[in-house]
Parts: sequence; C-alpha cells; structure tokens
Amino acid sequence: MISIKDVAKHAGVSVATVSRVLNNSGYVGQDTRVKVEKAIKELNYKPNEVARSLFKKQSSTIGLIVPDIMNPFFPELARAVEDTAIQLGYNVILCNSDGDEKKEQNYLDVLQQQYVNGIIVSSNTLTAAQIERLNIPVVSIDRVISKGLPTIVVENKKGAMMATRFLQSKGCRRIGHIKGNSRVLNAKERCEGYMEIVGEEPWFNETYIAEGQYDMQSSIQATLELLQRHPDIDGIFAANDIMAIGAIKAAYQLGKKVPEDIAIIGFDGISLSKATTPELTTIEQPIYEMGEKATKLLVSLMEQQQTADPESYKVLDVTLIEREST
Amino acid sequence: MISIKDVAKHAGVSVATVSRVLNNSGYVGQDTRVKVEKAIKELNYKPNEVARSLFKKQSSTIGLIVPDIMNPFFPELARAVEDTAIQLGYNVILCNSDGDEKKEQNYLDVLQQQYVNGIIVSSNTLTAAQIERLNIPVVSIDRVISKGLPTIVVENKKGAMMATRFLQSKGCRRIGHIKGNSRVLNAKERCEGYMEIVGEEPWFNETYIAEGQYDMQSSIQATLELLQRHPDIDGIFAANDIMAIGAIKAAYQLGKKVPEDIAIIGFDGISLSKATTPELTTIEQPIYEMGEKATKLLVSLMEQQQTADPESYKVLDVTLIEREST
DNA sequence: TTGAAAGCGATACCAA
DNA sequence: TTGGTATCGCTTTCAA
Repeated sequence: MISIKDVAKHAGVSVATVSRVLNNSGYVGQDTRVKVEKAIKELNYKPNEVARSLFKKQSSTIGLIVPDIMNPFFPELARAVEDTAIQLGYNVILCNSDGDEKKEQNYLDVLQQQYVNGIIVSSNTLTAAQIERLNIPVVSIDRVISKGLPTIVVENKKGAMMATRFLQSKGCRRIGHIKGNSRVLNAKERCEGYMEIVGEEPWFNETYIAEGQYDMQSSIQATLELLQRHPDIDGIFAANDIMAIGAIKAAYQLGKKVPEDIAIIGFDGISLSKATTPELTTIEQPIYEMGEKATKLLVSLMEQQQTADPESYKVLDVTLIEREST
Repeated sequence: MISIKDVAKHAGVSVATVSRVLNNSGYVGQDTRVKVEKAIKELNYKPNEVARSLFKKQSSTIGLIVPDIMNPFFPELARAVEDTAIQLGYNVILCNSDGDEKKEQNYLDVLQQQYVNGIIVSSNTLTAAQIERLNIPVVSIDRVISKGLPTIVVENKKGAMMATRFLQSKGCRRIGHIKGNSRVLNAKERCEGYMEIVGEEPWFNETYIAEGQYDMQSSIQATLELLQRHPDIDGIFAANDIMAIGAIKAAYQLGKKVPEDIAIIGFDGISLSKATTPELTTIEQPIYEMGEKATKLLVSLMEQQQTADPESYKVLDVTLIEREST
C-alpha cells in the first residue's frame, strides 16, 4: 500500500509537509499544497489509520456493545447509532455480547486496545468500576449501570404502568405479566410498574407473573404455563415485543383469540410490532432517538475529553401505541 | 496504559524477551519466562493491538459488510459469522452499507486501512475488479459477484421453483410473485425460478409480478396493487420472508384469509417466520451454516495467504418448510 | 538464551 | 514556509 513516504517522494517534499496538508495544520505554501494534493490524487493515497491511531491513541471509532443482535430492538438501535456516528465522522464497531459477562469484558478490552474513542454499551453485568477503569467515555444505553454514568434510558416503570392500566381500561379483570430475566434491570422495572397497578388487587398473587428471557421461545413456554395455571387471565403485559409476539402464539395454541379472549400488550415498539397479525399494541420507546442521543452525547464527551458530566443522565419518555392486539 | 516497556522493566528483561514470551517465538529460558509471565499478570498487561497491527499489517479482525441490518436475515448471518470468527481467534467488524455503492466502497477502504485480514460481503454493486484491488481475501455471501470469487450462496432458482410448484400442489390456480429489487441478483434468480414454473401457463403474463424492495412496507404496497389487479390470485410466492409477512398483512387488509383464500410462501427461513400468525411456509436457507462456512472459508484463505482457490465457490441447498400460511 | 536496534506509517516538535 | 527526527508500542533480525 501507498504510504506517506511515497507521496512525499512523488511530490518532492518531506513527509512532514505531506502530513501538514493532510491535516490542514501548520503553514503550507500555496503551490506546495497544490503539488502535494496532486501527488495524493495521482497515487490514490489513503492515510493509514492504524499508524495514525498508534500515534494519536485515538481511532475515530466508537464501539457499540449489545446483548442480543437477534432481538430486532438492537439492530434498530445500532442503525441509529451508526447513522449518527458516520454523520459526525466516526465509524462504529458493533459487538454482540450475548449478555455474557466474560464476552462483555473481553470486548471492552478489545475495543480499548483498538483505541476506540468511546463506547456505547447495553449491559446488565458491567459495573461502574469496570467502566471507570477504561478511562474513555462510555454511555450506557437501555439499561442503567450507575446514576453517575452517562446514560440513555426510558421510563420503564411508567411505561409498564401505562400498559397495565390500559389493559384495565379495556376491561381486563385478570392481568398476567410475562417478565424478562430478573437480572436485567429494565425487566425488573417493568415488572415493578405492573405490580404498582395490580399488586393490591384482591385476586393478585405472584403466580400471575411468569419469567422468560426476552426471547420468543421462552415467552411461549412461560405464557403456556401461565395460562394453564390461570385460565381466567384475560390480559397480558409482556415485558418486550418479542415476548408479546410469543404470548400471542401461545394464546392461539390454547385456542384463545387475541384480542377477543385475551388482550396482549408489549413494550419496545420495534418495527416488527406492526408486522404481526394482529398488530401489536405496545409501549413504544423512541429507539432511533435513543441511539441518536446516545451517540451525540458520547461524541460530545469524547470531544471535551471527559468521561461524564452532570447533564448526561437522560430518561426519555415512552408512548402507548394502540393497535389490534388489545 | 501499560506497555511492553513497563513489563520489561518490571521483570528486569528487555522488551525483545517480553515479546518472545508473548508470541511463544524464539528461545526463552525457563525462569525468564516465569519472571515475565509474573510481571504480565501483576501489571495486568494486554498487548496493544494497534501497534501490533501496524507492524504485522494484519489485525486478527475480519470485516462483515451487510446491506440491511434491519432485515433479520442479516443479524442471523452476522451472529453465525461472529461465533465462528471468535472461535477461530478473530474479531469481527460489522458494517451496514444500506446497499449503497458509495458506503460499500467507503467501508472497503476503511476496513483495508484497519488492516483487517479478510472481508465477508453481501453486495449487489461491487465488482470483481474493486475486490481484487484490495488484495486481501474476500468472500461474497448470499449474492454472487463473480464466479471466480470465493462465494457462499444458495440454490435460489431451485428454491423458487420448489416454492411455486408447492403452491400448485396445494391447488393454487393463479400464482403471483412479489419480487425483490431487480438489481439484486438473488431477487432475479428467484423470479426466474417462479417464471420457470408458471411462465408457460395460459393465464400468465408479467402483471402477475409486482416488485418490492425486500422490506415489509414496499411489499404491502406491491401486494395490494397485485391483488387489486388480479383478484383471482390464490397463491403468492414472495421473494423473502419479510415480504411474505407484508403480503399476509396486505391480504388481510383486503379481507382475504390466509391460507384459506390465498396461500403465501416466503424465502429465507428467518426465525421470525415461525413467529407470525399464521406461521409462514418458506424456503429455508441454512443461514447459520452459510455464515459459518463463509467464515471458515475466509479464514482458511487468510491463513494460506491467498485470495481465492478453485474450491471456494459453494452453492448450498435449501429446504421447504411447510407451516400454516399455505 | 538474551538484548540492541531498525522499522511499521503516521504526527508534531524544533530548527533552519 | 519547510524539513529532520523522536515518538507511539510492538516484532524481528542480528550480534553478543
């Protein structure tokens, strides 16, 4: 590959001069600049980013670590992050951690070794200490790691309350909840929101809650068990859209019609929620906005060379989208 | 960050020696090795990958360029590539090109500048020349760029024929096709397969084909138009699963029941195809296997330091999965 | 068996 | 306004 030396030779100047025109820094004579630019074009020279990174300890790259690329929520988020990052002049490295603590730590190491300028991460297991050790800006998205860290999340509890109350308003008498894994903070918050509304009802007890894994398979299983345990359930709040879709399938398997026999509401507002039959009523997160905000926040931290600031903990609002499943 | 110098100092040896134990190369005395390993552990030293890459002109990284991360097919593929790559000791950088020629070329440049060892790409617009210029191994996946290039694809035409014939066997008399964008090769092949079966039928003409974009929204539109043009259509072969799901929605909008009034079959076998109601009959590609095979092929090319070999053009088989939509 | 030093490709300081 | 050169952190020859 062509290096800066080749360009310098071709243009009859020193590498220092070439570097100056490349970076628009320092003084360069008008005609020298032209000569160099010509050489660059003629040789189709592209500066070597690795060498650059080595010197600068920066790589114009941001890392994005997500727990489950197969859940459409994260591709949508990734899309937003990528769009925004590119607009701001950064590339993104997307990493899939599987929610596995070891993999997360490994990616953190890898990204740091690659001199990424900053990281956006969605994790349940990472601690504030692990992140502070990195000494580069990190924005936590979709899950809070510590209130002191830059964070973009939504009103999970409030959204869950809206969802549950909405089912009540639709006439549901017995409302079950398909919960995400207890170790996932937002799953816990959503469950709390549900409890807030039905916790004091005379019929309520914990067997109205079934736990899944934020994926469809586990949700089908959980819903089947839940509905067999309580055939009188006429409303389900599922902790995310994928699980809500699973719940619909499970209901059908038991011969129940949605929404006639049982109303089902999800959480996330992934674009898939419009694709099902019946279309899913859901609590919509502003997914694109979350990715965009997180990226802008991260970049601003990077450019101010700081790892946090008091303004950087943001809780976005959610919206109830009524469709056919309720 | 801790560097090799710190380790050398701490262990009381030269950096060359540290490098030797790091890479298990050359001679290192037994006790020296122990000393160095102890120092590495004590300082929690991790070699700087950027510096390493600069010297080696390799980065133990492979690039993956996909056209649409929002189509679940690609996350599934990415997942397979990532799993396999990590197993073989490589990291992967995932890039989303939007099918845009400029973005693709840009990512190719970026990846090359990052010294990736190889690239897996799914593209309609890249040419063999552009790829050969890179001078690193590239595997084309899901779409063929040139028969001379390492490639993993499936029997698109055959699959399309299977799908169309299957609709016939289910008693469909008028079979329409929702086609992907004509500029996408596999969309063309799938359309050819369809034509192969119905092209000679007395009722057939080109108005039985409607073109979409491999996404749901365009497919709904296309299906609506198709069914208004030909209310007698009782079977639809959609060129991918997302479009098939769109077709189902469109059918419902027009008051047609699936599969009673109209049978619908897709192509891809994304896991979502099991999630819909009714579940989607589809031509399943071995997505995970494709990603795995592509990665293994790429790594073997990388390790043999070659950019192609005669064995590297692979066409995998597809399977018809009958579910509820037909 | 070990260490010194050159070099990977860029940047930025200091002199000229 | 330009050029020489140390430097980033690592690998690898060459000598010792």
